[in-house]
Amino acid sequence: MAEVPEVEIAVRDLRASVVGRVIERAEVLSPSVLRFGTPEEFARTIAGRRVDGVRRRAKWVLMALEDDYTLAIHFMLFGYLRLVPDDAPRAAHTMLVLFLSGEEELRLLDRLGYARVALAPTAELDARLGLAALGPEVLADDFAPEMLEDRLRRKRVPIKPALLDQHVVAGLGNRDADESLWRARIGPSRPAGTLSREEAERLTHAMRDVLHEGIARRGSMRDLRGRKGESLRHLDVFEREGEPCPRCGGPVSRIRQNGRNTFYCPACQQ
DNA sequence: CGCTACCTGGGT
DNA sequence: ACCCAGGTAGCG
Repeated sequence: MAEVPEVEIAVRDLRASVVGRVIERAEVLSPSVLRFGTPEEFARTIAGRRVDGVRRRAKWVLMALEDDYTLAIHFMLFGYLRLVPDDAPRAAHTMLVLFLSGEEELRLLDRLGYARVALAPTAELDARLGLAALGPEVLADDFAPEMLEDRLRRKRVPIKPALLDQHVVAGLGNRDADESLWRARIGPSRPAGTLSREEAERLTHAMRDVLHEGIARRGSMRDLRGRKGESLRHLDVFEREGEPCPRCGGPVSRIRQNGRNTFYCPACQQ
């Protein structure tokens, strides 16, 4: 499943293997993959455009195309991309196929069908996806504890759901939020605005470390070429209910927050 | 702000 | 035969 490390891996791999190539044509197999517009319009607009660059904003993959168009891709829970020879057999849950120069296809797959793409002139796309309203990137070079404190100030919602809101800070998913709070020794139910300066510093470092380590391990999913990442083997609390906390040995707990699982150590996270 | 819908397949 | 899923938009 896709959190920021997995999205970042996809971005880096695309940058290495797709930039400079031309999207010759597209086939929309599942019209619901389009955030807006029709399959015909999508196919017509994208055909013949060269890929100029690839970047990430929150959990969006943003592919800059020729003439100031951008293709945005969101994996949601289960979506992923594969770059394959154009004669490779097609999986049933393939939602979108981009035919690239060089007899390869970039395919977007998702067994749940939640993944989404959007194609528009870059300025228009930013507005339609509300990219400007997203919070600062946790992985940005200049992200700092004061920025985190500023974004959480006066919020009374529990810190965990606050961290998941990409409009507060952009970069954490459910797994990485749990792992970050565990490392920073902060309880997931703490009202967001009550973190001390020192806690904001610990949390900032924890978030950045968790994301960097996830990327270094190439995420938890298979990548563009189908190679497996190894992140799942290095989790301290996520999906480890009842197992000993690696720091204090007490059992890891699970609670529900806004309908989502939270894993944490009640003994050493305050 | 919290809840639900979105939807399929893998786990129990 | 049930759940349940690492995300988000949209609703009340």
